[in-house]
Amino acid sequence: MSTESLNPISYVVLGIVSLRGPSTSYEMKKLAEMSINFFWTFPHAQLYREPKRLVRLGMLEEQQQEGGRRRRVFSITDRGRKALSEWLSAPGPFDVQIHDLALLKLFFGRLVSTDDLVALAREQIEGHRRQKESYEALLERFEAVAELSHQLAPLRIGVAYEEAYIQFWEAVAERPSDPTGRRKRPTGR
Amino acid sequence: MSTESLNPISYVVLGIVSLRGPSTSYEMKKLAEMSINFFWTFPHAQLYREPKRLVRLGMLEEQQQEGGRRRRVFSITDRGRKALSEWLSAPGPFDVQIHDLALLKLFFGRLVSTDDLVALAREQIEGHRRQKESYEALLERFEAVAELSHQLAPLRIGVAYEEAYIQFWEAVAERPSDPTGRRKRPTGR
DNA sequence: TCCTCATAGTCTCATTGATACGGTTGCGGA
DNA sequence: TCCGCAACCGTATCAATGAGACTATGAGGA
Repeated sequence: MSTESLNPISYVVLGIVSLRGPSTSYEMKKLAEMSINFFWTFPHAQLYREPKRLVRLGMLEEQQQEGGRRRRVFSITDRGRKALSEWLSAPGPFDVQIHDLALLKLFFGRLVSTDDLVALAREQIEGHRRQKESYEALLERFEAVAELSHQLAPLRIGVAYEEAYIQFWEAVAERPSDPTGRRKRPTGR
Repeated sequence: MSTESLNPISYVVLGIVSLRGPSTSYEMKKLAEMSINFFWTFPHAQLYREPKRLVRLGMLEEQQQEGGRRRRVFSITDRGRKALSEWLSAPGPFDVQIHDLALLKLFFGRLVSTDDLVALAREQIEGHRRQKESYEALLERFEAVAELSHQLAPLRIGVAYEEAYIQFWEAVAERPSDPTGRRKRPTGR
């Protein structure tokens, strides 16, 4: 009756509050934008809707600040902590979902001109490069802080797959008509 | 008035019909499951809802089969072809969205036991390995077919990032308490 | 004739996505 | 002291979506 209705956003909220301590939605949002959103996207309004729900479910407590903006500060309850840690320990179904419009376009590549494909590839190279750089910047900035070790870990894989993406799109840019890339040297295992 | 209301699913449908020729929703579904869904997920019901809309918009035409199940077969119109090719050629915003619950759990790794992290990592390794193998199987099966070159391309990057993921989770499994992996030998460029 | 399995398609409803909008606060300038 | 403006911060809205249970159809076997 309590556990069943928790979804990923619930755990995002519980997790953030658990890591940071009592937090406002806006604080959660700022944290999410520079970390969680890289591998788990959602509209920021969720961080205003969900905490209210969690209060109803007894997972969070809310205190309204006295002066100023009368912000709502949420803190986690024992019940919330329990739900979070159960979820964290439970085996989840394996499922990584990706939404990449550029790959969709490439998939339909037979229907477009070579030039368009090259342009697409260049855009993607640019984008992935920027993305990679932003991950690296964050890593550099925080790698000294030992407690952040787990928070930073996703950035590592981020860098790795941005690199894979860049290589991939470079190959497409080079041989747009046969992007499957039957390369001279095999990819190698 | 016509173009504005098209969304990614619209292009999935238009693209499939354009590639395959006249198709039923079920045929689209089968194709999507073994290709498009790897990098663009959506519930299969979309492939029944969306074609109807596209008919209303004049992008598809529908013929009902005479006998048997009276399936609806959709074919693309000139207008649909035009909309599709415009979209394919237009520069899109750069945005790749990922939803990976396992990374979310890892992000909150400070809150869980080392054992749990190792278990998580092992699950992920398993899953990504299977995923990688299924991509490779498809590649092998179809790589001889030249016209499929573009359709197969996304599988290439698929294999590459599954490999990156596997390596990543292996590192986590080895040093769960410091998954940022300040390795002996740097990842190397 | 009936059963069963794979195929094929529909339905529904709470939840979400996307984003525009509305207040608040603090700061610089006059 | 007051104004105006730009960042902050939070809310509201509503069609679209997600998820998956449910229904229907047909072919082949017993």
